[in-house]
Amino acid sequence: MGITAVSMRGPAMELSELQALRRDKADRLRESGVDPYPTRARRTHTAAEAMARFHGLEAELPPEGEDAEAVTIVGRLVSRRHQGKTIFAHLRDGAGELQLYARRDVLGEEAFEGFLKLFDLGDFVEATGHLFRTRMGEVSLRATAVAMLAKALNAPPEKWHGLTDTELRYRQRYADLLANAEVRRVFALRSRAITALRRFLDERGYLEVETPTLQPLYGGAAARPFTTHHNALDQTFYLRIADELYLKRLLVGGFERVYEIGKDFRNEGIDRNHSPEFTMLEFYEAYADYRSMMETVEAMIVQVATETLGEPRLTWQGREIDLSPSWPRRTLREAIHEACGVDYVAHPDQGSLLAAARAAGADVETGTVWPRIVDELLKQFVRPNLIRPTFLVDYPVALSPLAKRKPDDPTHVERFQPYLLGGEIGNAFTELNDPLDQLARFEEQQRDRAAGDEEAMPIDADYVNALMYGMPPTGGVGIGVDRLVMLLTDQPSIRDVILFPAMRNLPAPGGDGETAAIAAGAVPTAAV
RNA sequence: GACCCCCUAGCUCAAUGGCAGAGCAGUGGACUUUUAAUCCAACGGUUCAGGGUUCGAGUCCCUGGGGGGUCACCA
Repeated sequence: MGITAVSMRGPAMELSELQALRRDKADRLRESGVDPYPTRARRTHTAAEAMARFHGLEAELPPEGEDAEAVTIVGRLVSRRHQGKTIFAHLRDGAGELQLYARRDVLGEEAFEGFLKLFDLGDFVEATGHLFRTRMGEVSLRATAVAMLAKALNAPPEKWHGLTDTELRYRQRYADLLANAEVRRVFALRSRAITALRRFLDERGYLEVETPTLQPLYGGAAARPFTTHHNALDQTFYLRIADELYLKRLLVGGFERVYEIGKDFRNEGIDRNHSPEFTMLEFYEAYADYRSMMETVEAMIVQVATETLGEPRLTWQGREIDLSPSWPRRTLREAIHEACGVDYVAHPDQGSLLAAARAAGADVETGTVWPRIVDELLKQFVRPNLIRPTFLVDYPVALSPLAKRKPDDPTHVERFQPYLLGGEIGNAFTELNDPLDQLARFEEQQRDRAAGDEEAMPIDADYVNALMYGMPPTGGVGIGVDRLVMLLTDQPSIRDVILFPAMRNLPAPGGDGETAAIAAGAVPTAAV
């Protein structure tokens, strides 16, 4: 679509008809000595504060009286209704809206005409006046002065339907946010949820730390990484796929409770539940194990839901669930057996398990390795039915190279995953702290890797070395923050809880993709 | 990566293969308590791009682009 690179110093940029009209209005303001982009505003009250002030004052006022003292509010002009010698309009600031009532005889002819002719929907405006209540009952500001704070050249999206085009909403999130209050609510709630996660861990004595995003070796999960290159070091780096191995090094160092909230990156497909960069919370606690960590996770989810939604329950896509403890604990083996009749322990080899899985109706490809078949059984038969919060516990060792074996069953590890509404929101285990067992597990991964499993973990010798200094018995948890936020905000896609989801570059006419990315602020359908 | 669906005015949407339209926004006008204000008038188009079929294509076919969905992949 009609996009060209934008340059402030280059040839005049082409504005659309509507944009040019608004630019002309800005020029007319300048000609009359008014800066359409002044440096400062003089706000005395937010919309909400003004509203509260009037409510506190109203009892003292005569009927239809107005506040004797002037207030100044600021905000975006979001509606305007002109009626002869009066104008009604709304200013919206960060937290609320307030109606303006402008009268030609109060504002003065010049200011009134200016407000009508030179101000547009979307402009940032400052208004001074006295608060009163209209006949229709709305607290409003009888304006004695209005001033331009920032002229908008783009018209805001349609007032009734907002911005609904999915692509435009993601590419121009700023327009989505300014047009759709629900979207602002989602991201405000996301922020509060993350604050609640931090508070929960801080209250329990966890130390928030930061570990490398650029890593010389990736690990801690089974995933393909993004690869990059550091020029000065002339060395390959990977964007981290997990925080895990660095956080556990900190337990070796003597910290007993650490956590990190940050971005992980995985070079894989994009869908409703997967984004190439996503926010992960990982926390580790010395002298804890996966059982105590289950209790911690329950308490954490309840606290976050209560702080963000007001109660330990949520509704997602029409289904309501109660988050109150205690959530059922079911072994993976039982859950699979109950769901499809296959006991994977009775089928310890690939061929036998494959046959059993297919007999149960599973769709599994012929070459699938044993642990992956178990995973398929989980996905196809168990997961869709885990609506109420549930912990699946005790996974086969082959699925979990960083988790500690069960003392009474070395074929399984002490691991759990919390499931909610048919999706997994985390992963946790009693951490493997035996350096030689860890090395053996890495070597096993290496064999898988050699056999063509691109997602098998590489051997991290430095991590094994760290474990050789001794790591206390430890419980560790990873929570997919975006997925948790999806549930809390009732959003169907991970893109709806990520402000700027990854998108393919728009094609650049006569240029390359980079140019299009730089000019992507342009309205796709307008030549800018 | 495969399949399905979508792409029309700044935005939200119409248009049996037969003159590209409406609402909102914007422009001009009427209107001194409106709130999806109302009324009058004029304006606004590379129908994603390119090719093809046809007397005639927004519509049918092909190729490409972007997006969404399903699947595949996916601690």
